[in-house]
Amino acid sequence: MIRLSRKSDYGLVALKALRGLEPGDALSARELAAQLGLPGDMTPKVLARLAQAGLVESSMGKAGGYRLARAAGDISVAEVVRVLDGEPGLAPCREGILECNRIETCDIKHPLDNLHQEVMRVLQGMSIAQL
Amino acid sequence: MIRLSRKSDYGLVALKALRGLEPGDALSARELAAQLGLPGDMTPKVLARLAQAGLVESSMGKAGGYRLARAAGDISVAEVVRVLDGEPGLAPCREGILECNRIETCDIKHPLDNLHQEVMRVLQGMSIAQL
DNA sequence: CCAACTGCGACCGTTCTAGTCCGAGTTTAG
DNA sequence: CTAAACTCGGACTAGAACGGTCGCAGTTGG
Ligand code: SF4
Ligand code: SF4
Repeated sequence: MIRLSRKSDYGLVALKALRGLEPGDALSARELAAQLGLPGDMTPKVLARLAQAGLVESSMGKAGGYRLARAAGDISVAEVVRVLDGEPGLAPCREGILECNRIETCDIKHPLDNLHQEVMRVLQGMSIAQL
Repeated sequence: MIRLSRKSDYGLVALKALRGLEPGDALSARELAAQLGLPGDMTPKVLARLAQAGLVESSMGKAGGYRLARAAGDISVAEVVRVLDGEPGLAPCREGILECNRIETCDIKHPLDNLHQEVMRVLQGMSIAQL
């Protein structure tokens, strides 16, 4: 349960690889995948999503690729996870999708939310720079 | 991803219900399920596993049931989660089961382990008593 | 003996995840 | 202008994890 998805994991690896890069330069997803040993067709997806969220910048075209949109120290693990896995909350009854007949009288949800905030604070405390 | 399984959730609810109980008294799983609105056949399983791990005591036989084995303040959320979900670690490559071709040269595993420890410390900080 | 429990494992349907594939749009090089 | 090397987005499939149910054996108290 308390485990990163593969996507988040790969995202972190990719971001780390991206962080030592001349400004203006870019790395293609394919290149990254080969260099990091990630599944070839997974990397573009992850990167695209990160680009969508504004964590990395992308340039299209022949010599295109990705580069960090911000300083490595400004991108927290929490943010990456939120983008790639979503942030549903610690309790199973997330976003009202997962139903629970206890949801009306539940006395456990609030404490769990508090815990969740603390956990996120921990994840927020670590940035790509110090991976 | 950063989400409790249903099992852990139910476990916490059950433990909370169990905590205000006369010493020597016991609550049957069925009774708990009815009282808490949990799926009927799920509760015995969760309780049994908690008993196995020594978090609750069980008494068999006709007037049997479960009661806390320790003070509510001595049972942490982390422990419950570990018993019911296992504690694989934050990184996907858990227990050597999930393979990853990067595992030899991975420079991200250690930082993730550190993060994981911090997260567990947070979960350790909350007990059943203060759910 | 009988009734009410725990304990344990097998079982199945559903959901989530990992990974692959393909078509469309974009930019640069020649 | 054309072709190559990219990104982008969605659709799709196989597999694993999860939630929940069932049934039976063992135990205890009346
Ligand atoms: S028991 Fe409470 S916390 Fe758990 S899923 Fe139901 S409402 Fe949410
Ligand atoms: S990339 Fe590193 S942390 Fe992630 S699964 Fe592979 S070895 Fe583990």
